[in-house]
Order: sequence, then structure tokens, then C-alpha cells
Amino acid sequence: MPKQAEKVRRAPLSRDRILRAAVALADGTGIESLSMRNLAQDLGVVPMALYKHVANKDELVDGMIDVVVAEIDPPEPGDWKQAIRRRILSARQVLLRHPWAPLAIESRSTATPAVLAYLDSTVGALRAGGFSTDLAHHVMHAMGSRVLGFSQELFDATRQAGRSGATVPEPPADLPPEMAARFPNLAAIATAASHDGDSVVGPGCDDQFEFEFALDLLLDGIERLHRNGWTSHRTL
Amino acid sequence: MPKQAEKVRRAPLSRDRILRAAVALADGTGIESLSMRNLAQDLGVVPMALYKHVANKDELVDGMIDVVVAEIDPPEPGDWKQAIRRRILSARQVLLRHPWAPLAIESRSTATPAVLAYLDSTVGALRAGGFSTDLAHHVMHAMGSRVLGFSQELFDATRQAGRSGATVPEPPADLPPEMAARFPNLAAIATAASHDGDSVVGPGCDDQFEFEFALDLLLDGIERLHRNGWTSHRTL
DNA sequence: CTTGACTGGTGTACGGCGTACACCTAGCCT
DNA sequence: AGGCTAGGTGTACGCCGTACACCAGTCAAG
Repeated sequence: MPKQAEKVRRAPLSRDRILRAAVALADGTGIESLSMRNLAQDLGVVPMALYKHVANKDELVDGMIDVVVAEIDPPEPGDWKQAIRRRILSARQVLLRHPWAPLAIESRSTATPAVLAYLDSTVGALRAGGFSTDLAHHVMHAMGSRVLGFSQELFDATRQAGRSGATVPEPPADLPPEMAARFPNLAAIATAASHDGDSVVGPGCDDQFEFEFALDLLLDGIERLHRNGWTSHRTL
Repeated sequence: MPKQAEKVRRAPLSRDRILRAAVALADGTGIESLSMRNLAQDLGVVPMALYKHVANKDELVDGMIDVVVAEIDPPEPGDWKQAIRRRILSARQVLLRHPWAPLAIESRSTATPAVLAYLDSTVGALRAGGFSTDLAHHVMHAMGSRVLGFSQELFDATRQAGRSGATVPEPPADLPPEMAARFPNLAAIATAASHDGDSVVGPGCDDQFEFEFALDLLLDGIERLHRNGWTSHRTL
């Protein structure tokens, strides 16, 4: 009875199974080699079978984003600043596991419900901390994508990993000399960072440190505005 | 002599002409309808002709980015804070004219020389203002993509325009009621913004204001660190 | 003045993509 | 038993980027 054997060996395909396989595929080989055909092959199924469960590729990616967002820790009660800080750092950890996600999230034109729910609960934490809707609004804009755990670096190794698959840790790699000559200021900060042994090792600078530096810069500024009863009706 | 007529009516195609046509096409119809074939047609030429001037599509996009970056005002001498603020706001104006550019820039894995030159001169402005290489380094990370004039909004009308072509100004559009019920905190800040007549009109919130709010929040925080002689060897 | 190399536009073709559409099959309800 | 339906299949279309062979001028060297 090969019939039964086949049935047993292949779980019956579902939106959920498709999304998980898609996330795994993107994690492993990069978002740009995620195609309906590859994904179907991974699932042992013909490409068109997927369309019985997802409307099209865009909707597939939306679903993948929701899977990722669901991995972020739920909010904890307590001081707004600590709560938001912890949540954002948790989001960052999640996105480090899914390096394709930032680009995917940004390339969507409208947020998915799961992202909206995440943002909503973050605003909730601010309001619970006594923020006016006015200030809460501007704060959300100011945080931008950082609230979802990624800073938009122009020069981001993680981003690169998202494209080409698993991260291969690169050698420290100072700028090549002709670059250093053309961009002396970049060279200065790059070499300072990579030779500054006590806070960094390896790839030149400590991404986690940079992320927290920027995050705290924003949070401290926000706290100051909040304490001073800032409102958009007066000047900053 | 149709030969000469043809020659006159069609300029001889060059990398520069291709890049400009590509930027115009992306500005007009969105980056996702920029294909080698469409572009060639706009130029009255067969697709493969482009490959005599650009190596491939990725390199084409790199060139387009350089065209855009070249439109940013050159740095002005003077107080670092004013200089950087002005420059970044200029970058923002440029990117508003090319809404496809942020996504294009971010999707590149390595920065183009023009972008590096821009970043280098920005670092130069900081160092001229007395910043240590250490602090300048962290500042660049903290600013992230904002230094190039775009904040990474999760909910960005401009981004949408970049995908589908010219911006059609939408009606004010409060959240639909079932959204408001599911995301009460987002609803609160959204309706507050769109009904708050004295600072905003139209699409719900004033993007320029939000951008400057975040920018000044960062710049003020940075200024404070700078005044206090901050260094990464001590705690923040 | 010929010739041969070089530059730049052309035509054809291939493999990959997303997905429309018709089909088939198994299980379930009546 | 008969038909409905959910879900997997096969084929096909139009788009994409681009490899490769070709060909028309231009221009320098013989």
C-alpha cells in the first residue's frame, strides 16, 4: 500500500506549515532565493498547491512577518522606560535570528495586523506611563523602525546576511588603503573602532552597543521631554 | 537621407543618459516597474544596448543612487550642529523627490562611493566640531539612515508612493472603526493627530515636523554628550 | 585607399519567476 | 449512490535579467 505510506509521510500542508517553511528557507538561504517554486519543493509539493493557502507571494511575506513579530516577548508591566527598552531589545534579538525581516517589513506598503498590534501595545505602554497622546505620537515617529528592533544602518553586515544566507563572520578588515585615502574621516572612525580593544572584538564595532547607544540616546531625550511636560503647541 | 535624421533625433546613449532616464522612470512609475526592458524602450533602444554601459541591473541601481546623492547640498562651514542639521534636511528634500531611493539604498549590501563620500564629509563636520573619533563613530550609528534624510517609518505614505508611482493625496482617513477597536492606542494618537488642526492638515500628521522632532531629539542628546566629554570607556 | 580592429547597437534565446486556469481526486453529506 | 467541495496537479503565459553571436559604423596603421 504505497498510498497510505505516502499519506503518512507527508503532513497535509496548511497555511501555518507553509509560513514556517518559508521563514526557515529565508533564514537559511536569504530572502532573495525565496521563490514560490523553491518553497514548494521544500514542502514536497507542486508550486500551485501553495496558492490554495496563500493568496500570492506578497501575502506570503506578510504572513512570514507576522510569524516573526509573534516571537517578540510580550510587554511587561512596570516603568515605561524599562518596559519599552526591554521590549525593543527583545525585538532586536528576534530580528537577529531573521536577518531578512527588516527589509521585508520595510518593503511592505502597509503594516500587517500583527505589526499594528505590536505598535499598539507599545503606545499603550507609553500612555500607561503618563504620556499625552500628543507626545506618544511623536515618540513613535522618532523611534521609527527602531521600535521594531532594527536601526537602519547604511553599512550593515546583518543586512548583507539577509540577502545571501547564513552569516560568515568576516575578518576585521580595515578599509583598503585607497579607500582610506579617499574617505579619511570614515577611515579614522573605522580604525579607531577596530583597534580599540577593550569594547570591541572581531568585526570592527559592536552592533549591540551601537544599538543600545542610540536607543538610550532617544529614551533619555524622551524622558526629559516627558518630565518637562513637553507639548507640540510650544516650541521644542 | 533618413540616416542623418535618425542620428540627429537620437542622442548617442551613454551611462549618464541611461542613469538619468532610469531615475526619471523610477520617479514617475515606481521602482518596481523599472526593468531593463522598460528603460530601454524609454530610450528608444533595444534592452541589450544598456549592457554596453552598465554591467547589470544592480550596478544600474547603484548608479541611480549616486545620481540622487549628488543632488544633496554640499556641506557648509560653521557650527557642527547647524551644518549637519541643514545637510540632513537637504538630503530629506532630495529623497522626497525620489521616493524609491530609501528602499533602493537599503537594499544594497554595500554603500556606493558617492554615499561613502557623503558619510565621510558628515563625519568630517563632526570632527571639525571637536568630536572625538569615538563619539563621532557612535553618533553616526545612532543617526543611522536619518543621516541620509530618511527616517524608517513603519507606516510611511512616501514609501508607498515609491512603489506605485506618483503620490495621490489621500483623504484624511481615520482608522476604520473595527481597526480602532482592535488597536485603541493607535487610534487615540491617530485621531488626536488628525483632529489637531493647528499643526497639521491633510494626511493626518506632518511628516516634516516628525522628522525634525526626531532629528532634534538626537542632535540635542548628542550635543549634551559632547559637552560633557562623553567617551565609550565610561558608562553612559 | 584598403584593411582590420574596436565601439556600440541588434536579435535571438534561455532559464527563472509569479500565477491564471483547467483538471483531477478523495472525502464527506445527503 | 451521487454530487459537492477542498486541496493537490499540470500546463501555459507573459514578464524578467542577461549570455552570446552578430553587424554597422569609425578610425588608425599599412
